[in-house]
Amino acid sequence: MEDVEIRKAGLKVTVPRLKILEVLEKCGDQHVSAEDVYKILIQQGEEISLATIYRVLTQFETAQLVIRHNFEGGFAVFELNRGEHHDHILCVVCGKVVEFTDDVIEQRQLEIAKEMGFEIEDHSLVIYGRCNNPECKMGKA
Amino acid sequence: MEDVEIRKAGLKVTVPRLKILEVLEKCGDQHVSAEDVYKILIQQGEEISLATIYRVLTQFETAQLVIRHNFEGGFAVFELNRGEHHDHILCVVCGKVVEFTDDVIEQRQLEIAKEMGFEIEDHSLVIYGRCNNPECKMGKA
DNA sequence: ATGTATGCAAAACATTTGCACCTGG
DNA sequence: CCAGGTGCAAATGTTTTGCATACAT
Repeated sequence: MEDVEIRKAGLKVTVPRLKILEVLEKCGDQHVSAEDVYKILIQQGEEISLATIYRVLTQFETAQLVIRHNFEGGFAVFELNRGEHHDHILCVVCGKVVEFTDDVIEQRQLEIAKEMGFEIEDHSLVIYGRCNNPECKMGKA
Repeated sequence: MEDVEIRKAGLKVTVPRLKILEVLEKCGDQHVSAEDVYKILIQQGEEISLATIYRVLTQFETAQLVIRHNFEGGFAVFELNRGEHHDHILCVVCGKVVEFTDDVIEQRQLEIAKEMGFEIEDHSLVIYGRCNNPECKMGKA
């Protein structure tokens, strides 16, 4: 079923690519790093190299199949591109990520860009905070 | 004059720290990487090591003297913290950065966080686009 | 068959750290 | 004088790459 997505991207349908897509699908909203994908697959007994994961994720990004985020932390995380754009709010304590979109904000961004003489290509809004998990509400930074 | 800022941060006033602050001040709105600061100082004939720049920038960040951004590109950039929060709109072609704030957006973020059960600590909004420089308007991605 | 993909190991970056020496207060 | 700061070089962590082998079409 996901063979189509890969072929549409002009890539050969291979086991590593299918497995990586599977992991991303299973992870849903959760954002995973290349290392995460690697660990998950190794744990499942798959044979794959980290280099392949990086290569494939980059190809998927180019094909708009996945989105790469550079949140804080010095490493990139990926999520499946499910079509509609969304922003993120994430918990600085437990790392939980929630997606959202807001028409008011989207609209204002267009206006601001126009005022500044910019033509928007993309944007990234990340809100950092503490989620309502009791531990996170009070825990250390 | 900037001695005060450094002392307030509980740090000794040293030549490297003063020079780094100077560079950040001179750069104004422009965001610089650790490497940028290093190159600028070396070019000015200063003797300083990259390690010191990383150490000092991190200390300045802790002291809220500078702000660290993780835009796309795998490396961090820094800017002087001039007190008032602001967001960024940056040109994907020439790299120009313009700062802005928008009350409507700020307000909506608070509401969204509340809806999601989050207590906001910080947020980062970056709009990527092409600025009104003719080359950027049409140039390649 | 043949152009791509993959694995491995090495390289390339950005950033951090251990340690001996230097310096500001 | 002495805690703290700095330079250097080596270590780290993430991501990329060269090359020989393996695979999809």
